[in-house]
Amino acid sequence: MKKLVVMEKKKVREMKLKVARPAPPAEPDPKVEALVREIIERVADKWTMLVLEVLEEHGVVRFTRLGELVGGVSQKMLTKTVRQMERDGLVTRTVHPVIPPKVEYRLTELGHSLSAAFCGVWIWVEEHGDEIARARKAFGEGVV
Amino acid sequence: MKKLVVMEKKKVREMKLKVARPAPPAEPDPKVEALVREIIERVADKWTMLVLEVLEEHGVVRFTRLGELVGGVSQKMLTKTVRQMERDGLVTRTVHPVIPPKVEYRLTELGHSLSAAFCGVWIWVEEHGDEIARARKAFGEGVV
DNA sequence: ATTTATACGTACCCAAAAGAGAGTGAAGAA
DNA sequence: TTCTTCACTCTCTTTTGGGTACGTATAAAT
Repeated sequence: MKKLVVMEKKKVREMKLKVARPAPPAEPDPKVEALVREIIERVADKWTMLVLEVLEEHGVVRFTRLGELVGGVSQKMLTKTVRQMERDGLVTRTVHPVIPPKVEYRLTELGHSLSAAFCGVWIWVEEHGDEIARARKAFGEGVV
Repeated sequence: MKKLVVMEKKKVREMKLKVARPAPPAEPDPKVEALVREIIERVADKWTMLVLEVLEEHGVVRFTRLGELVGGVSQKMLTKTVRQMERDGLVTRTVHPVIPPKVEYRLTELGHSLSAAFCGVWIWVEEHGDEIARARKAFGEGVV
């Protein structure tokens, strides 16, 4: 237990860092802040954004077709994403009890409104995408 | 090589799936589509969004302070995020060669414009956050 | 003179998440 | 009878993320 004595000061420094970290006095209401944070972490996800976009554009879509339209998504992640979105009230999931199974997804009102909120981001990407491409070239694109 | 004959039909089915998957005939231009996709994957990241927001709100911020304001981010992820953003031309990184090191981050014009594009999302979250909370309760909140 | 605190990282290790691919089940077609 | 379809689910491997430690080099404190 002598080691503990030796590292006492280092420990103290680390502990101060840890204590200081979780106190961001940015917004007045910490409850709202936490909720906003949680939802941002949920919706700021590439699969969620892409699914939202596909459903906005195509209306009612079945599982496999949804995967094709999104492109490059594994079934596992697609399932997880739409389940989360269903839970959050962004999509409805309609199961038709037929034998090749048939499950249809569509946006709720809430989902449509979120899609509209993301509209600005899509426009920004289309307008400024080439600027990012140029910035990367200028930066020296060796590192990925 | 006899095995190949045995699994012929399964293989064919898999190959059809694989071929069908990467052909989403959504937008007319596949080059634009690919670029948009790549940038969406880059900016639809929670740390990027949060860093963007903090810099928009606070202007010039140093590394450690940025971590505090973002909250809950590891140094590794913060470094990675700001490096990516620098590479994409969203932030500038100014290193002052003093001895307790001093590195300042600030948004570029491009960064400000992206922040503005995300504004709609932030507003949406503030307006509809409680609806998501209610949807989760209604769904049966056992599963996380 | 020695020790310490500081600011911004990098390096390493382990846990968690994501991706790949095969398996499942039940009706209907070939 | 065998095969096909759809929407998953399960398992295995790879990638990513978080935590901790370490490295500077000077100014300040002791």
